[in-house]
Amino acid sequence: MYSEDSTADTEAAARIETALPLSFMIHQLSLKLAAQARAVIARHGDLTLPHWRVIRVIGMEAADGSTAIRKVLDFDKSQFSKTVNQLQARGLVAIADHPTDKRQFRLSLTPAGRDALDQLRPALDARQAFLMQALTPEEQAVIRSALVKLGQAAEITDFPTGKTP
Amino acid sequence: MYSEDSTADTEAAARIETALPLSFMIHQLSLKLAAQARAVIARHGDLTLPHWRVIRVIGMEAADGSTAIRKVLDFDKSQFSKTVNQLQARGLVAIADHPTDKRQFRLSLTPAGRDALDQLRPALDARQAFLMQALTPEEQAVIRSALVKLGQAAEITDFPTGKTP
DNA sequence: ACGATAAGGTTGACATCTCCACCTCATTGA
DNA sequence: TCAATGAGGTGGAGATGTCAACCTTATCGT
Repeated sequence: MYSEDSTADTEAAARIETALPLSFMIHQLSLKLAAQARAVIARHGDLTLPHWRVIRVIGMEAADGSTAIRKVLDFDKSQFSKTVNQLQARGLVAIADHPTDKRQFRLSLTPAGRDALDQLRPALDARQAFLMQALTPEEQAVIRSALVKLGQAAEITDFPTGKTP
Repeated sequence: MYSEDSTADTEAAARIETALPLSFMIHQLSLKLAAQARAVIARHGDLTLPHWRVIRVIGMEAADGSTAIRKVLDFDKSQFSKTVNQLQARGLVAIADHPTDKRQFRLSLTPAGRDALDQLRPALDARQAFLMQALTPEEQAVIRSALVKLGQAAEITDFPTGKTP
């Protein structure tokens, strides 16, 4: 049996990777993490990735307004609407009227939804710990603030450049 | 005029965000960076984001085998196939036989492809510089290695956990 | 040599994400 | 009070990403 990859191409890829822009690296990391999360979820339950994300945040019980939850996840409002309605149809999430804003809802987990969360959370928390463990203490200390700063910088579309029309 | 967001929900979102798993943060950052890149590309050309990524790497001229380029980008081979064929149809990329492997191709930019690259690269390089500038020197020093390590950790699907069946 | 195994590419089905138009409700300011 | 503006949610179209089946070609072990 030969190696997992054809070595020459993989080496060439590794060489180039060190010169790639940060945005490429983050995109690729995001794809890998999504694939890993799907693999874990598939082993311990049958949720899709966006379903899991929504349930995870509702389960934190730090907010219940639909808008607050949607903004935490940075979901597109269209996709969020569809995902939440699918979760309601599957009986995992309950939708109630919002006390002060008639446009939005209050979201909460049904008992079945909490079961799904409890079933998946240990594995995904272990994964989270595993990811952090892969970093040095110094990297662990700065990674979150770095990602937050990049997120803020990513929201600016007219940054300093000599060519913006 | 009132503020950009309804403040209460946004504040709640910000409060929760600090407790989100790393994988959520990276996913959201990736979405924001993609949106920013699309905005910049739309101002300076008419490529799609995957088209741009492929052209950017071919233009580095560090490799020309289709497999090497595909692995650098970590594209799914299906998506890569479709994207490259679209680029060829638009006359931006040339496809030639690979010298030693009849399964793959050699990829290169046509003059039109190089024009597209030259037209977009200044703006996107400026963006890259802007992103790095948002980080402290310490963060700049460790961010790449941290992302690489996370990428490696993300490729492992059976990490230590007490519940894997 | 030669069969077994696996990589590379293509295709089609499907999931996820983005964008736009539309409607309702909330907030602002005159 | 009320018109203007903007936020929240829905639905649909299209882009992007994922996955599985298939064929061809390359590599491995015998």
